[in-house]
Amino acid sequence: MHDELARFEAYLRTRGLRMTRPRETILRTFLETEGHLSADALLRETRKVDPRIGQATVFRTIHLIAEAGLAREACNDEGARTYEHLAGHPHHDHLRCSQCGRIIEFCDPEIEQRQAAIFAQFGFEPQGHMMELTGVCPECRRAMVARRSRQ
Amino acid sequence: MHDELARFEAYLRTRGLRMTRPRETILRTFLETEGHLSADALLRETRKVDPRIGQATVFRTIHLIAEAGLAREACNDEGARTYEHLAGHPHHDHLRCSQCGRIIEFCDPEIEQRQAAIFAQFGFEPQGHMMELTGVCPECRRAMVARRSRQ
DNA sequence: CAATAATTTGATAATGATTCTCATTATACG
DNA sequence: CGTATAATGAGAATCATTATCAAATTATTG
Repeated sequence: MHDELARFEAYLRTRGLRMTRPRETILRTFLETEGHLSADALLRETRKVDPRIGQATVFRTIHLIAEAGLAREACNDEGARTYEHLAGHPHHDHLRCSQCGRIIEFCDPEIEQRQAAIFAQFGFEPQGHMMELTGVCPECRRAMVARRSRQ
Repeated sequence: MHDELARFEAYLRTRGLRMTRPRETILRTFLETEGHLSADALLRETRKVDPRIGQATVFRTIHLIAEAGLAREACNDEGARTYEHLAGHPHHDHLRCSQCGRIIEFCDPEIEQRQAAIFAQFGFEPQGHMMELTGVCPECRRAMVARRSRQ
């Protein structure tokens, strides 16, 4: 936690920016969440701590947090951006159910290894990656079968 | 091409919908594009063929095309959805340069195999997947080094 | 082919997420 | 302190996307 705050402050400094109270509040709040969070959800959470914080500031700050490498950006079904902090889990991929939307996180060393090989093959300097497998989870498969047989 | 048109029409029929002239124009135009296309870009292309086609129709239609399994949906940096048709290339993954934005497509059989294993491990019925590696391409790396040494 | 029912269309308005503007406030630093 | 600079919050503006609705198109049926 302190580690992340320090890293964020360091990043801000490299860009001539300042660590302020709202930024700290937003980052602390963000770090306490789990999973994938829209900017709007983060705004609501942050306002529980300090209701004066503005929407624009949350958007600006979560963007900075992502730039600093403390969060990963993604996109939910509704086309809104979501953020997930990387504290604690250095890396993982996603397995998403297209029916109920739940997300299982996993990490596969073999895949990681192949990815590194691909970066090398094309002469890229690696920065990150995201992988999302989409399918139907066991519960929803059962539900679908049940519904079909009822008809 | 005809194959895709037929598949789309078949899909529409299963949903009680109709293959119309605008839908056909949009799908044909879409199939002629390459790479990742926003709905807005598709609108512009389509209007070169038939300027009367409305924006709403393009949004509605590209959505249907994706549902029919003929296109894959993604998200660009600006948060807009993009579409890529699957005719010809049944599947591939992306290697994107964070500096210049260009995208290299690749396919790694070993990764595909591991993905199948992961679906099985969690009891998911596979539907699809997307993987995007982000890094800096060789050209941009050179450009960055050059810039740094000039300073 | 005419009549009817259903779906689709395009224009426009509405929405929702994100970004911009700007006057005010907070922060850093000599 | 005092000055310069950056950050803030409120609200306006923008952008992609969706909803609304009357008019047009398409399918179906007699």
